[in-house]
Order: sequence, then structure tokens, then C-alpha cells
Amino acid sequence: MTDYYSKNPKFYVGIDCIIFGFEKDHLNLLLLQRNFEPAKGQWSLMGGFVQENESADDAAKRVLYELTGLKDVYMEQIGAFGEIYRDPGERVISLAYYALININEYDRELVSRHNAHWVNIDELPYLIFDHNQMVEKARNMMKQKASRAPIGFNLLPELFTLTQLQNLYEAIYGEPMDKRNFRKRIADMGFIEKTDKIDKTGSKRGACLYQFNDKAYRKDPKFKL
Amino acid sequence: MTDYYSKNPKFYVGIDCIIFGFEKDHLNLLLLQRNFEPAKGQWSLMGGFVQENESADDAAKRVLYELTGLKDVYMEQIGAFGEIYRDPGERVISLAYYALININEYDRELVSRHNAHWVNIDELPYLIFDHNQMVEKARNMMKQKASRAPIGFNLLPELFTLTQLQNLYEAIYGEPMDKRNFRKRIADMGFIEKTDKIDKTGSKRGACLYQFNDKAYRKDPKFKL
DNA sequence: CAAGTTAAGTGTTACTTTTACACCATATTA
DNA sequence: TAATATGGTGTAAAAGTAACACTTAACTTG
Repeated sequence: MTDYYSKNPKFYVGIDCIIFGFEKDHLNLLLLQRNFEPAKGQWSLMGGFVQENESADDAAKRVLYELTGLKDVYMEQIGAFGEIYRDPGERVISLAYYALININEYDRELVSRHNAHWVNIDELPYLIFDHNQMVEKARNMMKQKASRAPIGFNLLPELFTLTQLQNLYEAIYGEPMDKRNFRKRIADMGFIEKTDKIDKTGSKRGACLYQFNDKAYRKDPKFKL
Repeated sequence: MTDYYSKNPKFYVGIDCIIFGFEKDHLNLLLLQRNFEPAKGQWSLMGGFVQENESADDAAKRVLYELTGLKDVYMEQIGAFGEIYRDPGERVISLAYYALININEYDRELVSRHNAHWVNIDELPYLIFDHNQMVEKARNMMKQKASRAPIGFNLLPELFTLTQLQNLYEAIYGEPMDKRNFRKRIADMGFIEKTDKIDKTGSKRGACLYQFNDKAYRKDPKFKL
């Protein structure tokens, strides 16, 4: 009974990447201004299609790599978007993923070749198809996840000041936080270590640089799964 | 440039349904013991394939309807499962959904024709393909969601006692709760109303029956989205 | 070189939320 | 009518969260 499968239709399966970057005090998305059809000239997420020789997750990694040159990036699946006419060109069922990258480390050549640009997430243009919806869902999921796991560090350089870290969390949650309470929470976590290095670029006085200690995090009994 | 699409492969897109039911003091899943190939004789989730004339969400509703005869059921997408060899028969990219149904209201005829059975979620057999993974993820997502929104009522009859409600939440969270604290929380919520009806089946004394007031819930300022 | 500027760093208190805990009421059945 | 089984109720301690203001260090400018 091989037509258990073959009586069913097949579909293009798309991949769309919501690529988060952090800069100073706000989140950015890496968006392309499409210089190709369909929807030429409009803003969209970086996308692609799943191929025969790769899993969906691998396809997402590949699509991100094609734009940024980055590998081993933190990515999460957001879900499948399957409305019939979501892509007016052809029926495409699309799998959305979000990625967190350090805005200083990517292949600028590749990015400009794709006509891609960093756009402040609070000033997004209209995006094609259902891409705004995808971004919305990605943002919510990322916020949720960030409150339960230390994924934010993927958006920062290896060494960072506590002020930078606070700015990041304020950008993720979209609301200001109390400096002393924030630093207390960080100290209680136990896996954010002070280094002996000092950053002089952000202030006259200089601020201690910290780093995320992944080993200490994994040892933490609060970390399950 | 129509081969923007056509140079890419197409795939079967499957649907798999994790169907939750609640009975007395535990969660059940509605599983089929497959009487058809592939994997005949093994346990699996209810599944199907997305068709041309329906969105992914509609396909999920249809698949659930085909098994249970139920419409207008609470469903949520869990995500896409896209490993290359997840289904050894053919490459299928599958979208998993979970559904919450009242275990007393479904078409028994249909269910038995599919050779489907309620199985205690804490005593699951091995399921084919990646279905155990899907269940695991569904369970976590459902738990998360239940802690933020009153979705649990979908598993209960219209009228229920507070003891039933507590048993439900204990089953969802997998841990016992304090009766007085539980009832205090319920009272604070404000959208669970006492009716003047009394249930005499569960105890000698009889327990007040309550109902979920959706209108009051939506009015609640804590309810956003 | 003194005064001004800018961001870094640091504890305590009130408030809110969560947890722990035990007895009486009511209807049935033996 | 005594035993049994579930329903129903309040208070106090503990933990967690939120509010709040001044001093320090280094650079810049007059």
C-alpha cells in the first residue's frame, strides 16, 4: 500500500529566519530589501527552501549561513506557517526560525550582496507575506525563553559590562529595570563571572568586564531538561 | 523567474495530533494501534497529510475530526518535525498539534473504527517515529500554556467541582497542590463561578458545581494579547 | 588644577506573593 | 447512631520582588 503516501500532495517547504542583533540599547533584525522576484523591492526576512539532503533544522542553519557566513549559532524553531495563500506566488509551507547573533561578527560582504540591513525592531517596515507575524511570534518566544535560560549572551561579545547586559535585557523585555535589583539578580545567578579586565570605552571611570560561564550554568541545579 | 520556486524539491507535509483527555485524576492520550502499513501493529498518534485545499491549521482540525467527530476544539501547533529519516517510508515533514477534548464527548464509533484507545500519559508505550518526542514537547507546551491561560477547562465538562479542577491541575503539573491555596487562587481569578447545582456522585456530602465564565475572563485586565 | 560631568557601583526597607498547616460540616451507609 | 468519606474554610510565617539615593572614579573643560 505504497499510495498511503502517494495519494497526497507535496509542497515547497520554506525557511524564514528572524535574525536578532543587539546594538547599544536596542534590538535589530537583519532584513533584506529584495532585489529579486517575487515581491522585488519590498522588505522581507532571509529565506530559502528545505532541500532533499537536509533536515529542516539544517536547512535553517544553511539559510542563516548563506546570509551571514556564521555557523554554530543559537537558533530556535518558531513554528510552521501554512496558510494557503500566504505566498501569492506558489503554495509554500514555511518554517520560521529565530537566530541570535553578535552584531559585530558576520560577513559584511555576504550581507551587502543580499542587500540586507539591520533595522531597529521597534521601527520595522511592512514585511512581505506573513513575515511581520513571524517576527511577532519570534519576539514573544525569545522573550519567554530569555526569562528562563541565559540565551541573551549570544547577542553580546564574549566580555561585556553589566550596563550592557542590563541594556540588553531592557531591550528584550521592552521595559526599564532597576540597576541595583538587576545586579543583585545577576550576582545570585552565579554563572556570570567578573574578569580582571576593564572597559574604558563606555565611561570615564571604566566598568568591569564580565563573562558568561557556561560550565557553571550547566552545573546549576536550577538548570534542568 | 518562476524557477525561484521550481528548482526546489517538494515534500509530503504530515499532521500529527496529540489528543489530551482527562479522566478522574490523570491525563490520557488518544492513540491508535495501527492496523495499516507502515508500522502496522505499533502505537502512534493520529495523523494525516496536508491537502491542497486547506491550510495547515485546517488540516489539523480535519485530522482530529476524522478520528473524534469533534469540531471547534482547542488546538495549538507544537512545531515542525523535519528530520530526513523520521518516517522510514518516505520523506515527510510533519507538523504536530495538540488538542484538548472532553473525554466524554466524542464519536466512539469512529474512534473504535480507527482502533484508537485512551492511554494514561504516564504509562505511554513506545510510539513510532518521533511521536514520543512530539508528545513530550506537547506536554511541556501545554503545561506552560495552562499556567498562563485557562485552557484546562477544555478537558472538563461544562460543570465541574473544585476537586475535579484541582485533580486536573495536579495531573497537568504532575505534582500535588494544597487544597486551600488552590481554592484561594481560583477565587482570586474571578472567572470561575459557582452555580447553584450540586454534584452528588463524587461524595456523600455533595460538592458545588462551578463553571468557567469566558466573558469575565476576557474582561480581566490581566488578559492581554 | 579645580570644578564639572558622566557612568559605575553599592544595601536596606516595605510590599507582595507564596507556602504551610488542621479542623469542622454534611450526607451516606453500616 | 456511629463510622466513613469528601467538602469546605483562615491565618501566620517565609520567600521573593520592588522601590529607593548617594558615593566613587576618571576624564574634560575652563
